[in-house]
Amino acid sequence: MPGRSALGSPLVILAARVADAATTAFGPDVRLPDPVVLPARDPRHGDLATPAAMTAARQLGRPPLELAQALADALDVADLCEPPTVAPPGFVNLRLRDDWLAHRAAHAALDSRAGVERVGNPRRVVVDMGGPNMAKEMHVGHLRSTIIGDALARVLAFLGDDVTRVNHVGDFGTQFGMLVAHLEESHPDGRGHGDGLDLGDLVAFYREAKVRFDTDPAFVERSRQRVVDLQAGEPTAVAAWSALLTRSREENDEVFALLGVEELVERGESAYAGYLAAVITDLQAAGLATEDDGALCVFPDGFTNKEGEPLPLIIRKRDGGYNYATTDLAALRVRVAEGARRILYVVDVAQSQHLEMVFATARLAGWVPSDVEVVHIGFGMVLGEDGKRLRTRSGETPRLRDLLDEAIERSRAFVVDRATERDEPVPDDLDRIARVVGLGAVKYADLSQNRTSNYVFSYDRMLNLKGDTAPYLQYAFARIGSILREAGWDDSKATRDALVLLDTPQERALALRLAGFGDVLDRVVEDWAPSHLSTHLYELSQAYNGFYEHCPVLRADEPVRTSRLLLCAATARQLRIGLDLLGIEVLERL
RNA sequence: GCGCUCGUAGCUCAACGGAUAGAGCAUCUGACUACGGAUCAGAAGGUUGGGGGUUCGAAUCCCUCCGAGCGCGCCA
Repeated sequence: MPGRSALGSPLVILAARVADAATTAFGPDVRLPDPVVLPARDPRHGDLATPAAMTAARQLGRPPLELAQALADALDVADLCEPPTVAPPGFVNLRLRDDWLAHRAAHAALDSRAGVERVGNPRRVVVDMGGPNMAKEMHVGHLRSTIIGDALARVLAFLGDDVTRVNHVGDFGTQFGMLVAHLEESHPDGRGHGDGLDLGDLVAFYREAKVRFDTDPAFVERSRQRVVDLQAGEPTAVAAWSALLTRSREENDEVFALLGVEELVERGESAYAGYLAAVITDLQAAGLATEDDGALCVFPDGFTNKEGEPLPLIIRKRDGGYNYATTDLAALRVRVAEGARRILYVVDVAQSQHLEMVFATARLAGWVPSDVEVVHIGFGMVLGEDGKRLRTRSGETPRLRDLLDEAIERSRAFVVDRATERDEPVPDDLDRIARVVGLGAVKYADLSQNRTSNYVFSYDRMLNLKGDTAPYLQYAFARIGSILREAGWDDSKATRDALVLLDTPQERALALRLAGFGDVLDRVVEDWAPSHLSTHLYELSQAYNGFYEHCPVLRADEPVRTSRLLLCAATARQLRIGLDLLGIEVLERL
């Protein structure tokens, strides 16, 4: 399927041209591969290639090479490609014309969106970035949902969609009864007026409550009662609960701010409390809910348990309480009703079966029309360097805040050491550099990895500052900035007839990378994989560094000098935009 | 037991059924009187866990075996 956004991008243009030519050369009934045009892996084969003739050969029972020649003959691409060539066993290879690439590069340098256009019809998108449990601190498990969700939200928004990031916090479950009861009994003065309540360490407070819950049956009973009260809206329970949330929110907001997540709407479980009863009664009315062992269940097709029996999605517990399935169903229903056309659940892959069952049930109930896309964006665990679940030395799940702080500290130490080694002063904005490099490294290490696999968290690797890391990209950006400053470059002064010359292989390779940006963004959305973008930015930086080594800019004579400055400006812009889409900042100087 | 994800260079990972399986780290060779060496140029490193199958073409799809992680009724 051709991309929808990158109107000026080679893959989109050429896919349409190849499809046209295939109709001429093969007839209208031949099914083509998807995608029909691919970037060539080996430069000797050109820039792009289509295997369409080989696919057609099987369907038509004719020799692939002959069909490839017919396809090449029918291809109308003279405006952007050299004449197509045919290669065994049946590829048609394409090489973009230098003047076309040069034109694209100049456009990329001068256009504020780096040459990428918006989609025609913005869709309303909800990105559910999971959500911390409001009774506990954010831990390493929240890192991936937050930054993957944020990156996808940024890309969709850049392509023109109307995106809402939702923080689906855990704020209404059973344990809040426990916390409310414990709060009331340990801080009787705070009861009913939550503001200004000092709970100290929230984690310690949670632990105290948990200990009582595990050892004191009377406390368990009071806790249960307080959940019921809370969910029924009893004022003193709500007040105590609200005080707890306020305290927790302060801490979480600091982490979200540190991670640069903006426009995050907190809409947790409690927000759907008013819809839970209707979820139950409507599923009952539709004949989808069955009572089993005292609990109310839905049995969507295709899910079985250990014994091979149908697996239930429990929507009302034996004690009459609702659970997360009920809440998730209500949330999905509300989101669709509010106009969401695409709903992304960025939740760890362990929840896969639960979410699939929720989605299936909502479809059965008719709450999700077929044109609304509901997708689970699962991700793997964060592992330590021993290959096991990441733990602190004392064996606990690391706090996200501590993890980020350590990355910042390590990059600060690097900057200081480097300055000392070179006998240079420590930069004035050391704090800012440390933060941008440290957080960028953490995010990039995560986002550049396959989303669905577990990944190994290693400060040493992500902060290595060489190779495929955020610092490498940030360094490339800073070096470009240095040249542009020296040249007194100003984007607004460059004129529309600015000319880019591609006289060396390095300049051409750079222009080719620049032209691929829109295609890459399409792939990010197609696969929900930010790693495609990180790969592109890395390859762009490599291409730039190759250019930097071989092509003097400031010492070149006109018109080469201006041409190379344009390539620098285009690269800088695309790096800045691309990294921003990954939620990573750049600095003019490092 | 069933389900999901996965197994690729010493390590960490890419590869949208396409051409000689690519990067980075680490290792080894080179390049600073240069626009920032946090760089670049190059070398070496592989039976893609094993075995079958489908295909013009398989790391990728199917079957099977081995191994790992995560799930699998009232926590969220």
